[in-house]
Amino acid sequence: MDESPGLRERKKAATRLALHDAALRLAIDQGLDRVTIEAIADAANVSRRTFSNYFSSKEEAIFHGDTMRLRRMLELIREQPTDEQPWTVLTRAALRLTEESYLDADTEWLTHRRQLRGHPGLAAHQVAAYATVEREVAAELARRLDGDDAALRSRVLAATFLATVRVAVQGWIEHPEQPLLDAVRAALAAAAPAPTRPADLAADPTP
Amino acid sequence: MDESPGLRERKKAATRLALHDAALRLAIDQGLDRVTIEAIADAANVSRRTFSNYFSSKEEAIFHGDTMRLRRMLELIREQPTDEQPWTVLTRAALRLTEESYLDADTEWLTHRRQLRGHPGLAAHQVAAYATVEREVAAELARRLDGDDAALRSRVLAATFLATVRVAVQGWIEHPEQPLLDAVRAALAAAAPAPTRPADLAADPTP
DNA sequence: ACAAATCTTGCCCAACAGGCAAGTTTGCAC
DNA sequence: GTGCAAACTTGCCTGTTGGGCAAGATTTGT
Repeated sequence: MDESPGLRERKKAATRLALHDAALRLAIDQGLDRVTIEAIADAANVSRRTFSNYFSSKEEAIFHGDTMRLRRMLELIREQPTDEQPWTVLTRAALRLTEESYLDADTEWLTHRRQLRGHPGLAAHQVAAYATVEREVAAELARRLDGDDAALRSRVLAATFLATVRVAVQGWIEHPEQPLLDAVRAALAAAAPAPTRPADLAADPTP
Repeated sequence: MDESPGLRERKKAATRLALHDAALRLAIDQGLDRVTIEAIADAANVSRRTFSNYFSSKEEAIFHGDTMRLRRMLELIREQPTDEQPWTVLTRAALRLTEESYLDADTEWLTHRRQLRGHPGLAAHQVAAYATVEREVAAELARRLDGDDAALRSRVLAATFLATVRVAVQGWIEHPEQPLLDAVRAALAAAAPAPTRPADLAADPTP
């Protein structure tokens, strides 16, 4: 396993998390654009300049939680056996992540997220967070595929998979009556690609 | 058809395009972050303040072309017959768009795009452009689906479709030896969802 | 032709990104 | 433990940016 990360790294993670929490909390009860970076830094007991050393914008700080979860999902994908169907691998990783990271999501967190949603331009930064890991997921998938179109297929799989997870989570945030686990399962089932069948109906672009 | 848009609208479209072109050109041969909004506005013969009336950032100006093409694709989707399989509809719209909007892409434009790629944070704004139309595509699909999970499925379809098109275009920009039309066709075929089959292998999360 | 709606521009200011250098903290070898 | 190197924090500073506001120009509908 990896060694204990050392004091320095732990402190960095702590301030990063403190900034994230402060940003989230302040944005929730004042509205994102009425919160200055300085206020966030103050709430986390660091200087404004230090905030910039960690995040390049308020939005990045806000979505740091998502970023961490997505990194975790990448780990979970890497842990999966390499002799499985790619979509099965991805589905299991997503469900695992949901179990270990989202089930403890309290109602409070949900209402928070629902208040954040709606702010224009925030969704853009969320998809950006997903796009960041997309390359890495694709790289991991490429290691598991072969065939001449492996490069394309791995990138398509990574992109569609992450897009689907995003849709499932976003949908659940707005309609939390159904458990997230079921939402993720249903979404991934709906998006499961058909087993590779070279020329099918999509190959006819006429009318 | 719709009336001629009127002088005012035509002028607005013209300046918007001028700003877009200027932004693209300047960003290409100076590097995006060495170009100020003021320089772009100057090159388009408007004031810096007017730039802000049209775009809220350099990046938005840069991707205005993509935005226009995506809007056009939405139109193409709406024009498709309503009694077709959703993925067929989307595939045809994407191929049509490719034919009418990308085939005239000269080598110059390609090298330009390839130089822009690589700049960190630009990819984020590109996915944001795609995310903007995602809701509208989902809405159009929802009109064509029924069943209790139509809402979820339309959002999943829209998200995976746009993600796939994005991957195809990005891949083509870096490896233009294969025609874009083929890249799009191949990517969409690889991502085509399996015909709805409620409980399949994905329903078993145990390792 | 005239009034209403809309666009452009200049002016302004608070917020922001990020380079730089001095001071502080942590890691590591001895 | 002592000491040195690497890494981190902070304050300071400058150029850039977003967007409110109001005066003047342009387009539109009648």
